[in-house]
Amino acid sequence: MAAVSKKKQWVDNLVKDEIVKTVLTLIKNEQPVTMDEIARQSSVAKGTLYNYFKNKKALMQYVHQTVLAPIRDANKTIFETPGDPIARLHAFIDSVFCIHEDVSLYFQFVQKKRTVANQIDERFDIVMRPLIRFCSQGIQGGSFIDVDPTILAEMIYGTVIGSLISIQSRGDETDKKKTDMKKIKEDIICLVDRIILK
Amino acid sequence: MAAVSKKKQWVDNLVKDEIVKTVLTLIKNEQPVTMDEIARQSSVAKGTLYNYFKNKKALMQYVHQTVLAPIRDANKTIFETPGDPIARLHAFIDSVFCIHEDVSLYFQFVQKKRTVANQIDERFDIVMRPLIRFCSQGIQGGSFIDVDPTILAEMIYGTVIGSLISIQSRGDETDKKKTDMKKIKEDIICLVDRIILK
Amino acid sequence: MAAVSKKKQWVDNLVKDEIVKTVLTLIKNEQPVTMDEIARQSSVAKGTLYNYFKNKKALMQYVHQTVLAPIRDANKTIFETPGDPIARLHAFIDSVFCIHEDVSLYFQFVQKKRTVANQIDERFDIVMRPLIRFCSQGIQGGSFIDVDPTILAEMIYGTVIGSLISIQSRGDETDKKKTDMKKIKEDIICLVDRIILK
Amino acid sequence: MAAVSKKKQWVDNLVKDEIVKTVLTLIKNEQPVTMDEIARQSSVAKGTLYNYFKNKKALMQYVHQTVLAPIRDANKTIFETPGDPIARLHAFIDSVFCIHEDVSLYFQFVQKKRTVANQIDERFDIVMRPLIRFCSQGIQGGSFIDVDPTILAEMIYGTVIGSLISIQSRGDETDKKKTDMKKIKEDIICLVDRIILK
DNA sequence: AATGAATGAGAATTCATTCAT
DNA sequence: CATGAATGAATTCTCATTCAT
Repeated sequence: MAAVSKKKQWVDNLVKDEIVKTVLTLIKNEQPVTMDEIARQSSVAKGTLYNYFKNKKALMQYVHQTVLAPIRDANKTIFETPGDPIARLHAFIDSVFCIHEDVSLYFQFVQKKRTVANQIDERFDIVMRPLIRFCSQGIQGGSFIDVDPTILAEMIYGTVIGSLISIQSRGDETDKKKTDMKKIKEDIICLVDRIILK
Repeated sequence: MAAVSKKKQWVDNLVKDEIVKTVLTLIKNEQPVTMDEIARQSSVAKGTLYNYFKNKKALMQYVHQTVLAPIRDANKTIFETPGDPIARLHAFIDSVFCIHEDVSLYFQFVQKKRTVANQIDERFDIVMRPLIRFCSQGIQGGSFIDVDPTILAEMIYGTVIGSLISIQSRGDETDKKKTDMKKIKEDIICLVDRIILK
Repeated sequence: MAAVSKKKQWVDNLVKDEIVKTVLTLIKNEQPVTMDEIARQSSVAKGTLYNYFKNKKALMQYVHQTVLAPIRDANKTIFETPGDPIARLHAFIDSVFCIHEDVSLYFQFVQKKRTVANQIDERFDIVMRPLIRFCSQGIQGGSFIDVDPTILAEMIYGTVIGSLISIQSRGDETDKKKTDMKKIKEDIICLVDRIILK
Repeated sequence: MAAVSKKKQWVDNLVKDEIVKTVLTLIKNEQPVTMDEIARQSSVAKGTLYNYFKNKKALMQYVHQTVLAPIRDANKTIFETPGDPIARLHAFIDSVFCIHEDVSLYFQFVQKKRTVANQIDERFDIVMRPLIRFCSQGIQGGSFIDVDPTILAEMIYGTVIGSLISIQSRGDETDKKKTDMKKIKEDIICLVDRIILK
């Protein structure tokens, strides 16, 4: 019984993943995201989609959550475990660079059908809220410069994530990008350290 | 003839303004932005909309341009006229604070129906491109710290505009906001100066 | 202005009548009553139906009301105006025979998509409720035999309307029907008088 | 082999009965009667339904027949065995009162999903056809008044069954109902006798 | 020019039926 | 035999666009 359920679960996720992939592809290619097209490109029947998701809204929410999960998890770990503020800040920058393809994908996703209103809410929940709290702690602990923690957080966000997205979409040749990335990361860390440390 | 044309132009703009207002209201109220509804709330016939705009896309673009114009203009003046980099940077921050209601409106607008993809493109055209060029000049002129100008620009954008939007939506009482704003602006300027100046 | 509104109203009703006719035809021919088919046979576009009716349910309700109106009106007049009970009872039988084509059409309509539950409710509202009240008055006035008024009313309903529908669907040749009808009506009146009068 | 077949038959009927029960429950609760739901509430797999019934239509017909069988049988016995017409008429009334819960169930069933067209056909097959034939015999035998036998039958049907259903749904308190029923039955018999006997 | 009724392509959703396991 | 995931035809509804008045 448990084995059957396990297997079913496994296939279930396989199909759902395929659907997520299809939706992201459609979004990337600027094709309209219709149930017909999702079904066609996922090689399932339209009706099958409704065996996996109650309706289109539920499907799209699943896609959204799936894309966001890794980002949310990474930040949670970094910001909600104790330790040296500076080390954790650097860990945050590291993590952003590690998942920068996900971040890109995420933005390419959110860039389309979802509205900016939602994006701002999510940006807040996923990144800003923990980042602001983290800054507050750093300021109280005396490690960070004493300004409004929201401003500090926004500055970090802009410097790290903003830069990354900007550079992602500069569309350099892939070879060059890799070597650039190292330099860019160093620049960013240098800049952040310079601002934040007393 | 010229007079007639003038008058026509004048009425034309009056109607178009009414349409823009209607669209923004619809967006703000989270109502669906259909041609039917635009016509109804603008007290024009649906067919009339097509005398003013080729199709819905053209109408929406007009709305968009109308909202963005003041922001674009402000930035153009600041970044494309010569002068002391530091003074101009402060002017930019001033300008953002001056039009922060427009920025808010703009974001309330873009936050809804328009997609982030567009927002990023526009952010780039309207703010980032001139800001990056401005940073490059500052670096070359020796006034600014020598890092990737894109990163520098992102940092400024995040610190100034990101903070402003964040704080806007913190929803403090209006009275308190005004006095806060002064303090916040000072924090921001202090921070930006500290980072950017050699 | 009033004239325009009048004309619009007139065309409006013309179209709606056409739609009602189409629906009844579809029902009679045992064809599925889909919006596509209603539109096709009414020679309007599918979308046009939605200019006249909010959705399919509203359309079907309109059809229903249209068919029922004459029956409801006839009964109202007869049962809600004072006068000799026996004369009014005969008037009711007359009216049923007069509109028996409508009654037939109504039943041919209701026989299909609508459920019997609804039919019973409507039968009650339109015919039974006034008929029961009428019987109560007749009993109290001493004109009618003293039994449960509901039973009396059911008996009348069965004898008059039941018979009519039964005979309608016996499917005799039309010529013969007419002469029959006279005889049948006489039989019915005779029977009802015999039972009901003290 | 015969034993196996017997057992199979037995299980078969058990399952079918469960399905009938489920369908009636769905109908009573005004839930949509889909194969999915029938399967779920009967604790059988959807595919299994198709081992018992060729398709949905066959399934629904089986349900229908199952519900109708007792009513049909009762009438058959009464109307198709010889004997005194008046005694048999009273036996019919008795039988209707005995199975009035079944009649109710039947109507609660037919009242919902099934269409009136079907109801009328069945009413005809199960009750009216034998009743009309019975009336003809009564008239020819000189026991009953000489009018159109169809009218006579409709009158009896209306008086007996119509009244019963009407009263069923009057929704009195259960205690009172029982005593009422006796009085009502007497009223009905009195009325029917009065009409029908010469 | 202004009007708004008509249009119909396109989207979401339902559900009876099939079939591989 | 039992299972239930997959199927896709059929259906309802939306909305940008056209065009006769």
